[in-house]
Amino acid sequence: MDTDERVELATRNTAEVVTEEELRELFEDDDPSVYIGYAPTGEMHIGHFTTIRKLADFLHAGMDVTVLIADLHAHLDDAKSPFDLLAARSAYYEETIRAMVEAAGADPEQITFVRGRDFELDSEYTLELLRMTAETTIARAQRAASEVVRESDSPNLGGLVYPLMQTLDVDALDADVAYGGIDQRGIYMLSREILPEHGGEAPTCVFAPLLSGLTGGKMSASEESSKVSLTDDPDSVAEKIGDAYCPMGEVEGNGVLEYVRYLVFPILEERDEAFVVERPEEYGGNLTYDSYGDLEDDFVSEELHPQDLKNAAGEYIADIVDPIRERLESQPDLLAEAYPEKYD
RNA sequence: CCGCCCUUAGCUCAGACUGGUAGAGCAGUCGACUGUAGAUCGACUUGUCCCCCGUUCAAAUCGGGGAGGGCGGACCA
Repeated sequence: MDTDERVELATRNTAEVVTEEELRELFEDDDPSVYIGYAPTGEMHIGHFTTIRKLADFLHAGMDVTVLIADLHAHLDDAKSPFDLLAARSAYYEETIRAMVEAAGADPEQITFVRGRDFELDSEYTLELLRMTAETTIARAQRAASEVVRESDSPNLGGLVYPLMQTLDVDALDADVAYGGIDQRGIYMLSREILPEHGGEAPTCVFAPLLSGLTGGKMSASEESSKVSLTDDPDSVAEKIGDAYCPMGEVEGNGVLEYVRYLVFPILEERDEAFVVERPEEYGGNLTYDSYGDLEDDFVSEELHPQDLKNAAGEYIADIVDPIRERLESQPDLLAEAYPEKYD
């Protein structure tokens, strides 16, 4: 695979790359390393899935992929995860991520999994962190983390240390590329700015788009109807997609279309399958799409009606999510121990 | 260590001074209209009023105690 192809693979379906020139150089030099961190807080959902799906692209592009289970971050961010549950939630996240990687058609064994506390408590790391706290203003740290850390009238210190630790993680994990949702942009721009002053190198950044909520607006992790959960059975998936905000011909803020674009098509492509819309004869009969672009064109021209799109999308999404749900159901302790208040 | 403020529906809060077993907005649910959803109409639902004790015929409301959260002061050899 030549550099152009590798760069194309690594950058497709992203919200932003900082910078593509840097990425190209990395590919020309060697096999770059990339990492993404997940703080094990609430239950994982389809939004996580799209970022994880992309790990398959990185692997195919020959990159070294590391997934950080950022356990300490999960507590630092307004104690989103109680300290006592960090281990259980980390175990649940790792297993679920492995299942998603597999569902995306890649091999989880090719990915290195790391826990935050495995290295974030090392004395060198801690020492550098303390230096950073002395050299970073509260306002700067707050601004960097504002899209990630929970907002509050009386913020805790943890939320300020959070972006600094994430910056040090890049270096500790020896990552050339920092990958994450576009909400992480503020933090990694801080990293690019200060990491060189603290013994590291400015990371190249790849950002995934954040999916719109199914009810319109931003996806809310706490609002069930705004997202598909990994524990949703096919009926629930169909119902949520059916109830989704999906104006005819409109692409902007259309969660259904985004799911199809960022999750369904890449996976179908991996399986070498086409996207088939079953449509009643009275509306023109079935439609087949080999690429998302063709589907979007038909949707914009209103050749493809939202109801027909929803029917098809619901089935494909349910089909993709199903093996993950089954895997979680086969290990009930995972969820029960991670979220005891919900699954007693 | 001291003082002050806050805690009421899923969320933001009103009600407390002048006791009579609770309200608004948003959210949610259900219909109508659309070949989806949304928007728009129409209808509807929602509560250990933080906990305990006391006063009272009657306590979200008054008194005492406690818990959690916030703010400030004091101490600074």
